Amino acid sequence: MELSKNFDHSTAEQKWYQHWLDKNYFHSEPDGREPYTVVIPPPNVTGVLHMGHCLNNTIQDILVRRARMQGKNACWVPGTDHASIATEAKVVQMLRERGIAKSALSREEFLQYAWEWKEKYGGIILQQLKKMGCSLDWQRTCFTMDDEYYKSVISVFIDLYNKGHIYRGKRMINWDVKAKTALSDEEVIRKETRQKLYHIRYAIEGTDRHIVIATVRPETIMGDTAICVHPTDERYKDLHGKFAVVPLINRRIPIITDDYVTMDFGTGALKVTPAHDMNDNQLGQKHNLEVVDILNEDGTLNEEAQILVGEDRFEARKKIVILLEEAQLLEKTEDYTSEVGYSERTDVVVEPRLSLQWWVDMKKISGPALAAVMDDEIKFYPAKFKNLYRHWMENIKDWCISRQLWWGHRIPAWYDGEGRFAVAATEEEAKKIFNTKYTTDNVQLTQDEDCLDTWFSSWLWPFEVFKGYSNPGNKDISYYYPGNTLVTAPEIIFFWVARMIMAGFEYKGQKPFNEVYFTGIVRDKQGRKMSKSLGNSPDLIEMIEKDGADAVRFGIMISSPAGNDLMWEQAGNEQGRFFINKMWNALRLVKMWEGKQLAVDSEHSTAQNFAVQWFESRLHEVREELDYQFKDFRLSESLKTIYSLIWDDFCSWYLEWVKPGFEQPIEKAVYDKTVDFFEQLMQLLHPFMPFITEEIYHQLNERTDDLTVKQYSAKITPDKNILDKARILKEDITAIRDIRKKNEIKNAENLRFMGNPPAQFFYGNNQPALRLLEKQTNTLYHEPKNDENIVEYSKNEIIAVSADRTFFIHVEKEIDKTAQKEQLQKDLDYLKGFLISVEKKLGNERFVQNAKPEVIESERKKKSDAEAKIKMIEGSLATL
RNA sequence: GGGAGUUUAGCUCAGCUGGUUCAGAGCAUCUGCCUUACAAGCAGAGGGUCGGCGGUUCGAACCCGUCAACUCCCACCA
Repeated sequence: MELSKNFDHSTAEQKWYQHWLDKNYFHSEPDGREPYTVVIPPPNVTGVLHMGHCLNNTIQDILVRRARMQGKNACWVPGTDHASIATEAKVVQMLRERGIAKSALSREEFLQYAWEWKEKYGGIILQQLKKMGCSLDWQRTCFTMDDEYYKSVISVFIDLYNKGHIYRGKRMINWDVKAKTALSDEEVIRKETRQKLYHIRYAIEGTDRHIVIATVRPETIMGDTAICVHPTDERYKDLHGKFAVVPLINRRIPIITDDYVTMDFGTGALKVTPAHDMNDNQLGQKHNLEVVDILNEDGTLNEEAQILVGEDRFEARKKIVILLEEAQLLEKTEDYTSEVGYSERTDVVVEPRLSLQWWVDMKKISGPALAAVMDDEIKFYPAKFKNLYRHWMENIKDWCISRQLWWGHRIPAWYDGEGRFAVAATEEEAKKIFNTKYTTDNVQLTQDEDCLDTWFSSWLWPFEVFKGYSNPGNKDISYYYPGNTLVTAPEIIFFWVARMIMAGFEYKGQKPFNEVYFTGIVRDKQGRKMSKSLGNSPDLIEMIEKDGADAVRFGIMISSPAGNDLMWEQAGNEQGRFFINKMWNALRLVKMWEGKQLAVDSEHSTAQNFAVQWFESRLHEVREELDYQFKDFRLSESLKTIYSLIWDDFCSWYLEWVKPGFEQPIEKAVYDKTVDFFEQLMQLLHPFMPFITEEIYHQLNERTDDLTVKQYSAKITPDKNILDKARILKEDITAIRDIRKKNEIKNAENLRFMGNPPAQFFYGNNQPALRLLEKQTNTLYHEPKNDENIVEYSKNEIIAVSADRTFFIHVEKEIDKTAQKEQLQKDLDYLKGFLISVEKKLGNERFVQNAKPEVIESERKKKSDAEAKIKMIEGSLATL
């Protein structure tokens, strides 16, 4: 069958992915083999594939496919996260577009829409992962709001509550005024923001004096309940214990002292607003201040503010500045830049707010999780993240887990009308608790309206995808847990990784995975993080359709240094495409030989056999190298290594060496070996580029099996001797090519080559390597030429100095010797300089005393090699 | 304010326990070649005081100190 000129990626991708699915290769069941378990970081159910996913999942697929080919029972579990805030926002927006307000719906109605939305649009990303070739076990697809998963989340909540690790408390939280929900600290992004610092006058009661405070939030002055100065601040000493008056609303507030205040910031006087600032709140508690909350949950001013009621906080800020100016109470305004918290999801400025929420007491469950990472029971790659992890774990704060949303796991708390509550999975159980605890009878209970933070479900992911909590005795969990490798972005080390480790120890009594590989962040050429909001992330699906999944995978992996961010460029795809084309053409070449082989078994004496032996050794040398690289997740290097093995060693050298002359047949043994090598190369590359490799594997031969599940052959020990010989031979070839180039000798012209006796292996008559040399240099072997013959050196001969010998090349035309002399002189100078430095070193007693024996030995060898070569060059120069 | 990381060729990065045939690779650039698998190719070439300074050492891209630039994380200075 005629091979097409180019590899058609779209046909191949569809064909092979479907074939793999049909054969059920990606599905895993527990068996006698060693498991290799990876759980996908569940993308948001609303998500679409972006560059981060591409990197992350390509890496996972590489690890999983390689493990599978190593004979392990590989299981890569797919799934999605319900992503409560993000999804609810999308659904609300969708409803708004249809003219429906969330507030007009009951909880049940809203959830119905949400589920409809999820069924329709959710999980697009999983389909996209298929396009990338990801070998996920689709039968195990999991969702954080699946029935059983949901129940597990609820009972984990109840369990933690019963253990006293969850409590309900009124505390300052981060409030998202757009989503109208609490946020955890981790969901607040701090950004440098340019603001104004307003200096405002507060009158001192009973005097005509005033005190000036500085604030960036003048709209909150109506919530002030004190002014605070440093106790030792001389400027305000006489004001201690006096009262000030809040401008515009004339509320009387005390002037208190606390060393929390920094004297040299602003005016050294601080307005205290316990309801709207974290620190002020602490100060308020300490000094027993009144709390005046002037904001509604949507960020507008409420009745407590007395003025500007109903105005948005930022509108109010503008207006109040005008009012203060009119009242001549605004002393001055300065430009000021400081960090302001923004909601990760809605990007609005977060409002510190006092509110009743549910919390996890993290200190109670963090201990084993901290130790496991510090002791390398769970290994982090790169290890630098250990520090970050430790710092966070040692200073861990309680986790606010309630969100004022409907889409998610509803908090299993039940309230009577009198502020009492019970935590239970159902209303019946809650009633029972009420009965025994409060000896009530038939109370009317209502369930908490809020739901749980998304991460409160995803922290169970590593075991709950195997029903490890809901059905702890099942055979999956004991076989697959703990997982092997978690591959994720460093951004979610606290959100997710740390919490999974805690949940693993709390609920399975052991770590959730053996190692965590943190990928880099994908950045654009300017170093900016790729994100939807910046619009600098290319459309992956479009790219896959254009360049092919293999090229895209190649592109992202080739530029992805282990543990560092990567600057992504389209050029990587191109390089991948070129690579595919290269392999495709190698295939075409090999296919040309098929069925035309010469069935002669003269392999032991042929040049081809040298090439075969060499490549075999080279292949196994690389396989050893790859093992090391994979151990440290140096996947980018691995890909480069394989790339070079295929392109340089296989295509540029091996195939050229075994290639028969025009229209000539190839020996059968060599042909078979060539096909075998090609197959092994495809196997090494397969985890990185699954489609092209599978296609070539099937093109090479009729198959009953598939590359995807083909196991690596046993390793052999590389033959150092033959690797050395090949290296020297290649250097010689390069030297001859160089001569051709420098002397402007046409490629078509044959050179007559005369060897030197010491190089018996290569240059005895009819030796295999000689033919290989001829093949790539058009050099005709003439005869050995020993030292005595040098005097006969003629005007048609060129001297070349290679690795360890001198060549003589005879050409048709006369050669100008000047350039050659210069070159030789240059080499000689370099070598002499080199020799001096080596001699100096060896002459240094302290070096000989201190250096390791093998280092000294290698220095001695360098010395003798250099001396020999100098002699060679000097000899050559003398004859010129 | 605290901590971490980065700094090697025009660009993106290798360089494992310090040993000058280690100053590397891939892109990019330049020069030859349409050679019968591949011009998406082949064969070559140029290009770097390894961020600066100081130290340890027989020997430093690699270890130590210091300075500089960039990046990230954490932290309540209004």
